Amino acid sequence: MTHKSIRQAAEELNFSIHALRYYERVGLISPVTRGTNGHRHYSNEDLCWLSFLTCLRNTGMSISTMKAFMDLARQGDGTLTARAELLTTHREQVCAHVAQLQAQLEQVDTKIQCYQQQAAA
Amino acid sequence: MTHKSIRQAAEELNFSIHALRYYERVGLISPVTRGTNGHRHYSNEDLCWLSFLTCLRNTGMSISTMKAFMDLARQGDGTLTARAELLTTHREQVCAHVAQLQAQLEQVDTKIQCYQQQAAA
DNA sequence: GCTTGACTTCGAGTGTGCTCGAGCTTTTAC
DNA sequence: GTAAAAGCTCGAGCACACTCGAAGTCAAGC
Repeated sequence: MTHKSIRQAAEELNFSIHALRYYERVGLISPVTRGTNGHRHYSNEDLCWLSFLTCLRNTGMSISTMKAFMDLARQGDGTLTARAELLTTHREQVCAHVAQLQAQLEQVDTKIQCYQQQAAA
Repeated sequence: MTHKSIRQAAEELNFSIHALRYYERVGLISPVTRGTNGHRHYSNEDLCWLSFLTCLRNTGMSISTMKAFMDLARQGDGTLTARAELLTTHREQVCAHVAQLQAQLEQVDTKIQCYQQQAAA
């Protein structure tokens, strides 16, 4: 099988079918090819791209930034540096976020210990 | 000064004034004391609590879970263990989230390098 | 030829977490 | 005594990222 139905793609990516169509509608993925009946056919390339988008999404990138990234990608190889920069900026934001999470995790830990000690007393 | 106006509290906590009133409205903080004119007075205790809530919110706890936590706290010392458990559960979720972020960061890094190499070629 | 099932489009609806504005009161400063 | 500043309540509105449902098409199986 060289391509997949929307259902298969959704299962593989852990997306809803609605979300897949939504991503296409808002331009996060270029229109996928269609069968003669108008049904979408997802190629491996489509799945790869969506999988990377998922990664960006999970790390907190907004739809509009992903859209900007997609628009760069669509413009071809001239935007490779720009794309690297966009991802680097994102990378730094994610790093900062992780650092913040770890700092706050310590506060939570402190509170947990506090409660445990009080409960034991 | 033994208490603070809503404006001062908002500045100190990096909250909006609206958000402070919202938190009280939905029961994330017990009704703060009021001056004779009906204005809110935030005590240090209030600020401490809000500051910890901020920590929970920043680590991704939902308002409704924070509400549950608040409800336990309001019931007194009998709920110390329950509170510790709630926080422990949250802690694990945050840890899992951090791990996921770090894994996905690697994918982003790979992509960045990919782009940089292609741009250099 | 009719049902079933997977797909299509389109526009409206949802949940979360605030955010805002209208209309009012009170205190302070001139 | 009046104007400005700060606060109040209440309900509506907003941004985000989907999510859903109605109404229709198309191909396959009986």
